[in-house]
Amino acid sequence: MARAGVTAERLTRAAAELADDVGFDKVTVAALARRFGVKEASLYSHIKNAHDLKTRVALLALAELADEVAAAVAGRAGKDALVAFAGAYRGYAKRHPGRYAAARMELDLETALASAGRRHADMTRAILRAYDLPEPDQTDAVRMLGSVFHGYVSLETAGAFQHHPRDVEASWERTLDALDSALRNWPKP
Amino acid sequence: MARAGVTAERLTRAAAELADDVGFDKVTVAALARRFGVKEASLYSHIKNAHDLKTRVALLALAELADEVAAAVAGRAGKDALVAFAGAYRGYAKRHPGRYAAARMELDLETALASAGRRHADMTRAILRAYDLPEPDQTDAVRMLGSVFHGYVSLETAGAFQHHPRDVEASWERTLDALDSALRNWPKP
DNA sequence: CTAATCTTCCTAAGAGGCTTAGGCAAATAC
DNA sequence: GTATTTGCCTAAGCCTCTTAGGAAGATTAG
Repeated sequence: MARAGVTAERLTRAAAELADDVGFDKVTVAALARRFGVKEASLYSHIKNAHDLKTRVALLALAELADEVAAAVAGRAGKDALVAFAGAYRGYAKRHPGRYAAARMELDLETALASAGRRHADMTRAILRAYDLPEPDQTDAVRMLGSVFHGYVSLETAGAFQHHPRDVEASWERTLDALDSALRNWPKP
Repeated sequence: MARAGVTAERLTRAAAELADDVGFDKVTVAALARRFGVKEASLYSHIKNAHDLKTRVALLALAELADEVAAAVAGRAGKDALVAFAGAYRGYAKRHPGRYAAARMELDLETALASAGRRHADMTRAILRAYDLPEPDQTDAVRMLGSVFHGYVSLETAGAFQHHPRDVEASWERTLDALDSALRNWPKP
């Protein structure tokens, strides 16, 4: 029988596209097999199981997101860097909702450590350099920024901001202004 | 055959408990039927389908969460109210991770409007009263607060803060300090 | 009280999804 | 050119969701 040229990489990329098309939760071994024109069982030569497949998509998304954010913040500092980071983050999530959902998947500790998750934290720290926060305040600020970015994007994606006419883009900009202000006036304990 | 006394309410409550026990994504018609000692098909007299069941859990969680938050902020204002709100919100999410995941489920517009989602936005607005923000800044602040609360709880639940020794509770308190500061010094456009 | 009418639960059955076992053929190694 | 590895297949089992149709308990009307 002629071979279809399936590889783990191609499966992962196709799964990522599928996720963006129809939602991460609808990424299924069966759907992927159909897309490649092979039987479901054949995929198990390349991936361990369905969870493994999803994890691969998550790692792909984390790496892509880290790349885009890194490119966006390069050569910027302070509020400039903050805005660039936030814009790249939110832009990726909007362009790739399925991949973004994958990136937010719960990874086991080992996988998470080996992933680009570390790069994300490092880049957030880099942004904070200009605000000159000592530890542990810097870590607290990293957590706060991550929370706002992820929270805003999640709520926006879930449609939580649709019930009010205020422009979502404008709220986002003002939120970044407020974050910048909070970082410049970081409270003493 | 003796009747098991299944009702939509009892199913919903049991599903909520199941969600907290084993995760919202593992709430399944089959598991619920087992818990009630009836056949799966029997549940379809009470719920429309699996999605309907999950929606009911989401609405239950939203209502419970709104109740707890309302009780916590009653009689408080300013930073006091902010801390109480945030504490109630995060406390509920930690005590009821499955219900909380349900509350974050994507609801169709109609369901969302009929749900306690509105109460949440209203209470957030109530907290902001003491900070005296004009519109549309108030809406922007509502969105920012919602993002931080949801984002922090989501990342914490997903284990994203486990890779650093800094106490998660302490970061949370400092984040609230920073939010209070951001609200008091809300930037002019 | 009885009969008609829900309502709840059942059996049966089909559609998908996930996964393993075992086999044949294509590609690669020696 | 043979031997081994790799990629894909068939077959089969398990789980979940859902619908259809039927029987027995519960409720209501007369």
